[in-house]
Amino acid sequence: MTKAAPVVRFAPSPTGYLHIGGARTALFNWLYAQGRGGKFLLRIEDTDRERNNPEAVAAILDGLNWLGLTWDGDAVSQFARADRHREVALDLLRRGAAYHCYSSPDEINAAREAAKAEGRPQIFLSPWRDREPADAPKDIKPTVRLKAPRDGETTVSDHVQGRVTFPNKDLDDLIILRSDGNPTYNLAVVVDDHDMGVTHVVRGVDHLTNTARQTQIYQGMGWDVPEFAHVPLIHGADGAKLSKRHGAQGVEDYRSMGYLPVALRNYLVRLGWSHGDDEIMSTEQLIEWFDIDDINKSASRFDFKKLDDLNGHYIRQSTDDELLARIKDMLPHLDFAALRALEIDPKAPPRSDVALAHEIAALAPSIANGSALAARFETAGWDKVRTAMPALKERAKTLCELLTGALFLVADEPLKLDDKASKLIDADARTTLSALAPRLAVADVWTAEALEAAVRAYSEETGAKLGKVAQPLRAALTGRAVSPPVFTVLEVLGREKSLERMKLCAA
RNA sequence: GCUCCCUUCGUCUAUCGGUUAGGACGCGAGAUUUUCAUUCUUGAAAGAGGGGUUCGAUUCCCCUAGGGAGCGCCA
Repeated sequence: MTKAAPVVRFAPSPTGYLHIGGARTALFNWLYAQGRGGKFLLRIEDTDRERNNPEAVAAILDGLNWLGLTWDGDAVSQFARADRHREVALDLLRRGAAYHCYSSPDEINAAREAAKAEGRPQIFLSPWRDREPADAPKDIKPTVRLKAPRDGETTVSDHVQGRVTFPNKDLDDLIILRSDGNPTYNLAVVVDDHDMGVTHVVRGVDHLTNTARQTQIYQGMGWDVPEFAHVPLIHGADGAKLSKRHGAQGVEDYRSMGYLPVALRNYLVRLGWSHGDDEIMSTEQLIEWFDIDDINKSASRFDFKKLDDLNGHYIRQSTDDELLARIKDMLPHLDFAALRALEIDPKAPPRSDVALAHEIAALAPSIANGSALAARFETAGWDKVRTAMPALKERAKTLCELLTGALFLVADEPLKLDDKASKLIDADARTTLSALAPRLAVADVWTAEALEAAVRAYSEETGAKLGKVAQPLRAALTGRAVSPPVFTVLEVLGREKSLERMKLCAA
């Protein structure tokens, strides 16, 4: 007998960006569904109307699409289903599984404060749970509370956490309908998951206690409880919960920094899950191997160095055309002035998009944003970037580093040399450049091979070490002491620009 | 404070009670090299502490310590 295909869902609230932790949760859900021929649904938890706005929702859909996590059907708006949620609340009331509560927020807060002061659990026991409806004040709009069991315990059977048991006395009667008649999150989630036919709820552990309470709603309605998998949280490098202080929180930040979706997926899936010693896994392998039963319980720290390594690997694996397409795709998202203005914690890892922005300020200050940079490359010729790509991609961890490496192609002249490059251009170097320029100028063909032969011939004739010739040349051509191989630089820069930059430095 | 969860190299992790505790990132050394990188070789690096159970515990149980999450008419 085969198990029915699972239905999972990702249910973010519209915060304005797809949180990196949420992205991993979505990835786990997606992989689980993909591996079992199931469905991956998307629901936007937008019942809080103050927070709800279309752009915030769009940002999340955008992030998921970029990561390649496609969902089945249309995204469901939780808010749009409020009538159905109210209907269930009323049903619960009729069944005697819920009751009207006339306690005011002030009363509730006071009771909580008192409990805190006395060191008791901060739960609120409504006095209206057992009172006659006839006693109800006419002038107060009540909330509807779930009549949760007071005795015994509620157990959550979880694929990650195991069996977790909560004493019912520690779970208060949660409000399912606000006094304004609107449903609350916990009710909405249960009703939606039930109505959408969700079989497996895979979400962050921060929802574990909610699950206990939600279980009571399922029980109140006589509905089947779905399977659960509460995945551990992702922390920053310092072990604290990921926050703004850590820098990048949303997946769009990772896109901006030049990470590849495939690399980010490979990195994220290894946080809390593994398959033996495997590190680099194809999407097909992940789909085949992933299982919620293999997820670990402990939280993990985000490590940019490892992400960088994976991204570098996938960049090297990518074809030159793919990388070109990725670059063109990401450029419109970059605003260099904004990146330069970004305040980043000195302890946070450096961002390659910010580094690129600063490099641009040094080499081509007239370029303001990604579109302007794209236009420059367009003028210089994307084919040149393509030609340089094999050399570029083997020394880049991110697409931004790829761009930084290609920047010499569009730098403003005269080139501003950085400190290390300046030091390379001493009197000897000037002599070398003046002597070398005419010999390159007469090269039959302007290719890396021909130019290398010419430079090697020069160094042999003069007895100068190749490095003594190549380094000043590199500095003159790129303004930097490190770059792709100089002969490649010469080739893609072209005869005219190369000779001009050599001349400017030799002078 | 109350409830629940976690704890193997710096980090991510492997280990179905018996291993020289493995891999990856990072770090160190070396080789290749026009710089940087790539690639290859190689080194250092871990079972939080204390009790049990057992012939034998990283693995099972308890306690302590440390960390995390939750405790809204937010989601």
